[in-house]
Amino acid sequence: MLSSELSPRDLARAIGVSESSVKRWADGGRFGSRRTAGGHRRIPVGEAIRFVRESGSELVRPEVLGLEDLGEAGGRHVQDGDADELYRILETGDAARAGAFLSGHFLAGGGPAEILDGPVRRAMARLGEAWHQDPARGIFAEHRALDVLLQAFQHLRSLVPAVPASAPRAVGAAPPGDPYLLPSQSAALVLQAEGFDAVNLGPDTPLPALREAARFLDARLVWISVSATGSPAKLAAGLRPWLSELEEQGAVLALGGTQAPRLKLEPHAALYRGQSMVELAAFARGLAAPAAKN
Amino acid sequence: MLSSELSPRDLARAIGVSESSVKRWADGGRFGSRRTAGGHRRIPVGEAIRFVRESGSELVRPEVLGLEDLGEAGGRHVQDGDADELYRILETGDAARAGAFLSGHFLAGGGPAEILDGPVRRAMARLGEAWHQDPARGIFAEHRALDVLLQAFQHLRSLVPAVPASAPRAVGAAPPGDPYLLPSQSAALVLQAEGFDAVNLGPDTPLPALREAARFLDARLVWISVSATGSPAKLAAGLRPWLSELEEQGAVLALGGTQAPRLKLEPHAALYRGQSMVELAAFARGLAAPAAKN
DNA sequence: GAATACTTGGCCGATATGGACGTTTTCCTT
DNA sequence: AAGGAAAACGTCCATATCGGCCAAGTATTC
Repeated sequence: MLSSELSPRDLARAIGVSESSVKRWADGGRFGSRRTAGGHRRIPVGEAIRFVRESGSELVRPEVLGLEDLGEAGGRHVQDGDADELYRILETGDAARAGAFLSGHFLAGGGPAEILDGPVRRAMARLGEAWHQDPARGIFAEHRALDVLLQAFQHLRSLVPAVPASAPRAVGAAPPGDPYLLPSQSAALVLQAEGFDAVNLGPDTPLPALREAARFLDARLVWISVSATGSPAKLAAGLRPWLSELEEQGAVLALGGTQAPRLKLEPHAALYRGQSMVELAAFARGLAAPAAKN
Repeated sequence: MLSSELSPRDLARAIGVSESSVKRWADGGRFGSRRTAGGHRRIPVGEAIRFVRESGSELVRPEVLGLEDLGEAGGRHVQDGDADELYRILETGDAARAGAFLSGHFLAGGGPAEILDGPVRRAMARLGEAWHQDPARGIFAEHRALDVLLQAFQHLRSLVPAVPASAPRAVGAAPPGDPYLLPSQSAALVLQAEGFDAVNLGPDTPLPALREAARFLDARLVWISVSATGSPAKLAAGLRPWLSELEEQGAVLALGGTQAPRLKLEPHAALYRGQSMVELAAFARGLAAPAAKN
């Protein structure tokens, strides 16, 4: 991977041009290149860097040239070590890199759910631990990381293909007393990637408001992400009578979040419980497959 | 295709002029451009946006710049009636149009501050009033509008030119107990537009964390947006001893938000109080103009 | 009002770019 | 060591862009 030579494709991707152009430029002597025994072009990194500087090429993916630790985003799927990398990016508060990291993984074929369950979740967990050593510093880092991630999310959201007007609708939020933005935002992102028109009502949303939204928007799927709740029993009591109504509407409630298990809810045809974004994505895919009730 | 540079034809189509003119302007230095190895012109999107704003060009086909259809709002400065239009957009939850609304006004040359103080503030105020008639419906509409606006903000943020690494730093947040995202986010946007490297720590941020951030990042400007506070006196007490430290560091505190007047703070050399984004923008501009203290 | 300077948009043959294709090489896994 | 997927080869071609030139339109000056 960390070779001192590049293939035409590597350089092409690094500077955002076509492979054809790189080959033509190499043959025309715009930068030095050698051939393997089989005739494949190999471009020394030094030559590539010189060329980039002289031509002022825009660096779409600098990491290929090893110029910047901008993220092995072009690599395969999500791997261990990615969480460390994202952690470092978030620690420095570099919004551009964070966006590149997420977008890179997404464009490499990883679904948003895998990225969220993996690097994002682990990096945020690690940031949360920093509290204990130095509270002020830890909270600072965590808040900044949150803002940066929020920006990166929106960027990612724009990459996910827009859904058609006929797309099934999904509505969700975090329950009353839950101030966390990211989980509900994540769910919206995942569901949009699965072809839903996802409407996120955000943190601290009263159940009646969510219920009204689900009815008004004729939602097929309602998600609730519980990261904090003052009263699990009260929340459960609020949800219980809603489930039958959802079932009549041909809708389902997807319940998740770290604190969701504390809700003692009986199994119900219109209730799904999951503990990861991958599960939510899978459930959404299943839901969209068969014909709707009406 | 997924590039941050435009060909002359791209820009020509976007602003509805001939290719010849774009080429001539590029060669005349009206906006920055570079050449490919083969001699083709490439125009950075940032340059294109700057040119559009400064020249007052009308964006005929914004989609070329990666923007949605700007709709009615395209290419105008802020006017009366815009708040009504934004209100309607937010009411329907159309994120794409909301982004287009903000971006359109920005590209027409309006600063973010004017847009935020005008249409955005009024539209959100009107949404807030809807509570009284039908609480569930009103809260639903407000929460959705917030999420939509958040997305639009991020889009706008990407249009504001990136600040150089040497840019003066600004750090800010909403104080403890204040869960509102938008005001602090707005301040970050405005300050970035004024050339600051703005770091937003978001809602509900403890003062020690903000203080640590200001020190660590060597901030020139610290903003605090107070939209809600359980205890104004406590907040004021927390800020008071900080002011002298800020003064020593050559930094200032900009205090704003609807609840800010409730803080009884004595005048201080390192304290600025404002009640609008336009004021914040003006103050920031003044701050950046003269040489720094050290 | 007329002459002049300047801008604009369109045209041209020549060159550059990016994608498609079937074939060959490389690289990774078994 | 063998097999197979992925990547790179060379070639071709449609389209885009180049630079230069000119005619028409617009603003400025006298």
